Amino acid sequence: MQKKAPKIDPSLVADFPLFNDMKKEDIGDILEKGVAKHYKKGDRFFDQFDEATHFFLMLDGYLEVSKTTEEGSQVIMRHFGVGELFGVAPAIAQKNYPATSRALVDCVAILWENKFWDLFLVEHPQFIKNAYSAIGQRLAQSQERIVEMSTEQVERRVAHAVMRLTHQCGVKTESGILIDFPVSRQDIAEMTGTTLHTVSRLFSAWSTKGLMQVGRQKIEVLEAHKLALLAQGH
Amino acid sequence: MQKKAPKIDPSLVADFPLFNDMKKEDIGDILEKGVAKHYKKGDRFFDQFDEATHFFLMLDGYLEVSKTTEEGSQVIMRHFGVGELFGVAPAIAQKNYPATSRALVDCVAILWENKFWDLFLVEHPQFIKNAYSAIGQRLAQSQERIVEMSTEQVERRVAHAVMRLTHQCGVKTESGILIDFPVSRQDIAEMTGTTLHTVSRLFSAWSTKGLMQVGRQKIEVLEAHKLALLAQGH
DNA sequence: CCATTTGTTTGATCTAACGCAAATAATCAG
DNA sequence: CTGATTATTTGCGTTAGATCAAACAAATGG
Repeated sequence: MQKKAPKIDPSLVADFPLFNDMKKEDIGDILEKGVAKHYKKGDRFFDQFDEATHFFLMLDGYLEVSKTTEEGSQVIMRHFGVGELFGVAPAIAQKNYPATSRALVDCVAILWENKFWDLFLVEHPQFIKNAYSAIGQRLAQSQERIVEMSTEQVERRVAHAVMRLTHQCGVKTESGILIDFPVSRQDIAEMTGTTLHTVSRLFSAWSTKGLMQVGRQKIEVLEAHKLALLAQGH
Repeated sequence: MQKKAPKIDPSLVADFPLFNDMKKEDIGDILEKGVAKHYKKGDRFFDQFDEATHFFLMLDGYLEVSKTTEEGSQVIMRHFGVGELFGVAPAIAQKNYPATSRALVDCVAILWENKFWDLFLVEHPQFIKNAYSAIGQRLAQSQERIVEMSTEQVERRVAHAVMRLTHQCGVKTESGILIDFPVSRQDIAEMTGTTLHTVSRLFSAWSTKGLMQVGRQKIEVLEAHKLALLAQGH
């Protein structure tokens, strides 16, 4: 399921925002303390309620973080891609992971044991600062999403979700922007608090308008500008 | 609008979770760097989009933090009471406040200039740790609320919101738990993504069931246990 | 005290979106 | 290649909750 990867070269990660304003040697020191692992598509990095023992940095691939309610509904909280820190429970004094994280494609990630957070706090404060900056952005995004859920109706929310996916996980093609991993209608529903049926209907409509091109677990946005207008409520 | 308050005695705040595991002298040093101010009911501590220049600690009173959308809808993000740190944009590298904070009753708060965050990081790391722990809980709560908005229908969400209010800002009376500041039906609607009409209908129903006693901007929960059951979906 | 403003209640529609159902299409496993 | 599984589409009836409307009640301010 997981095997060690060769040592990571600092220059491969130096341009991640997480390592902003840091010297190569500091980056190297941090990388040395972690362990790189491969994860196959579908593997879980950690499960909701697991004791939080590590924090992670994605080197290659995409993952989704989701929460499951007592009644069994799943809500996809967000996606992470290359260069992003995740599973940062130790950074905010949470004993357990609040959600499950799952590899959407084959991935490579570095994991550090919790104790290194406190060490880096002393030895590499810039790293910690960069990390908290990212965490702050996530808090802000969470709150934006609460506003969205409170005030916008389904079509706008779905448009927003697709836009976010294109920004975070999109690759340019000749015709538009393609989401780089399989996304089902159900997934989109779980990102927006609606049903797969409603998503399917919206996608059909947008598809006939030429706004996007959809397939089985495939989304390609053709006219991002028009989608943005929808997200803004036009 | 605001005037300086007398110097704060460390022993008054030592039992705030924010000062856990800290020596009196460290607490005193931190308090000295801040300025205590009075705020009248309705005063704003800061406005959405303002440049974030200070962070705050509530010494007495309650405040609400709310966001306004481009279309003019308001969403109440959360409430803060005595002992809670708020306006922590500097802690998470946010240049501007993402929301507006408003005093719900006459308040006393300490404010520190941004620069002291970095100073405390070095001189009082335990304070910073405690603060990030609180911020982490808020991130977790935000995400819980997203799940709630995605999966629960209005009655449960409103029940949750009222429960949260009783926990955060409730005072015991002979008959039950009273929310300690004026809350309108509209306020509850803005906390749950619904309309004041729906909240009014729910409150009427719950009131006749003897679950709560309501008045103009007044909520008193009589049977917290039954409300909790509603919040859990029964 | 009266006039005005602000908050609340409740009834009567209306509709966005859900839930159900059934058909179709793509993928997978043997 | 074939049957089973999983994802998607689309139609149709239902409903939770919004919207509209009007009356009422409490607070406020001159």
